[in-house]
Amino acid sequence: MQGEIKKDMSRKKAILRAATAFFSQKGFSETSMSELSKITGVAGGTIFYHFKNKEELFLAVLENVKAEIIEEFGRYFGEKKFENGMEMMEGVIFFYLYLAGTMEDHFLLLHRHYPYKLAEVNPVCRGHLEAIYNCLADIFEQAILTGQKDGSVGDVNPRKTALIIFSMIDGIARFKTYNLYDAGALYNEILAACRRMLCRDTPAA
Amino acid sequence: MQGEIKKDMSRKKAILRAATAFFSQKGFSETSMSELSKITGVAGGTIFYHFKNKEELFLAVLENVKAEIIEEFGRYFGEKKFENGMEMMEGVIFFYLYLAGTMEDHFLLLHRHYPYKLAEVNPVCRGHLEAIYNCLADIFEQAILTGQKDGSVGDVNPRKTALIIFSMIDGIARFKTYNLYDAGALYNEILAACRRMLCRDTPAA
DNA sequence: TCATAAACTGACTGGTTGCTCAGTCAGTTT
DNA sequence: AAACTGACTGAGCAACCAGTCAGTTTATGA
Repeated sequence: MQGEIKKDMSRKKAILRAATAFFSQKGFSETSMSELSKITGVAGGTIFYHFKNKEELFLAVLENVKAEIIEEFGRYFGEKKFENGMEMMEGVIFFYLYLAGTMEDHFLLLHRHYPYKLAEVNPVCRGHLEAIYNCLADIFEQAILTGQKDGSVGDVNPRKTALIIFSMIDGIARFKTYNLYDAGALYNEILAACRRMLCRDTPAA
Repeated sequence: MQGEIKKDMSRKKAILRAATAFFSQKGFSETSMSELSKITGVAGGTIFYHFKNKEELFLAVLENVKAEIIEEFGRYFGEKKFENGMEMMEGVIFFYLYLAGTMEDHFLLLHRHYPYKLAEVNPVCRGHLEAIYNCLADIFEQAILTGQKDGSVGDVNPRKTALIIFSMIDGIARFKTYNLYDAGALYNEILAACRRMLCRDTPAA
């Protein structure tokens, strides 16, 4: 039984993994199920045996993306400890840009249009997206709240400022994947800008 | 003759206008040429008489988007005068978010994936995108440079900081179109964050 | 050993796609 | 009036699409 599950899982997971890459890199409608079956070495009907249609396959991919992103952030902030809120914010920014590089497909999918369009009519899809964005926004907010307690962050609206910084970092990550300009070259400037934005008061000159 | 040209132009422009809306709202591959011909009340072949294929039609749309965005910014900054660089930056941010609302289709198109994917293999497409982004980044940079001359903006790297603020504003505009959260509710906080980011020094407490 | 179920197959279907092309026709030039 | 032009038409085409299903293989539990 364990063996069977494993074999089942390996097929199903192979399809899921290939679908993640395809949906991310080519988009939903440009991804063809027959191409997907060809690349996974599986008959056309097998995909429809595991996932009842293309949209359900997409939702399964999105659910997996959600789980892995949230898990990665959970692991990082479970291990890592920070001196104060401002340092935590720097850690969040670093890790976000780092993940956008290592889990490129996951973030590419979130930078596409299809998930948000589907979310308008599909509550499951909307749920996944909200879970991801709430998790991320919460982390940014947590850094600000921590900083306000320990004095490293000034008096700003925590939630709104978190959303603004999140937009900024996500925008940078998005531009990077489009090769418009490089996030790496801006990294130090980003941290400096954030520090100025959040610091209690700016050092003179 | 004038009449005939006018008739030609109205058809071609009708196709272009409909294509802009479709490519923006539905994406490239979800937009069908036959649907486009139906909505413009034109025979299927007519579109291919004016534009040799779907990709060329898209490029014509993008060129038009480029021209209109650059024109709008040119008009605004041709008329409006600012007290200093910081005020100009606030004007840029206001106008960007305002345009993203009134010219929704144009910005929606730029928030899609297809243009950037096409740009990788099509120099004409790449040229249009670079023209748009250079124009926008230049305006943000100009505000910073002006502010540094008149003393309203502190000592930051002008180009890099311009790109960071641009990413931030564009990210906000993008999230707004996805209905993830509202840019309007963040507007005051955005301006405050920018002021803190750029100010020579922060007033105490 | 065998019955049952689960996993898998690939030919098939009805529908859509971007695009072509032979031909129509109003208007202009010769 | 003959010759020509260029905008426009719509039937038609090959390629491809998501999804189905009758049938085969494989694994499991008794």
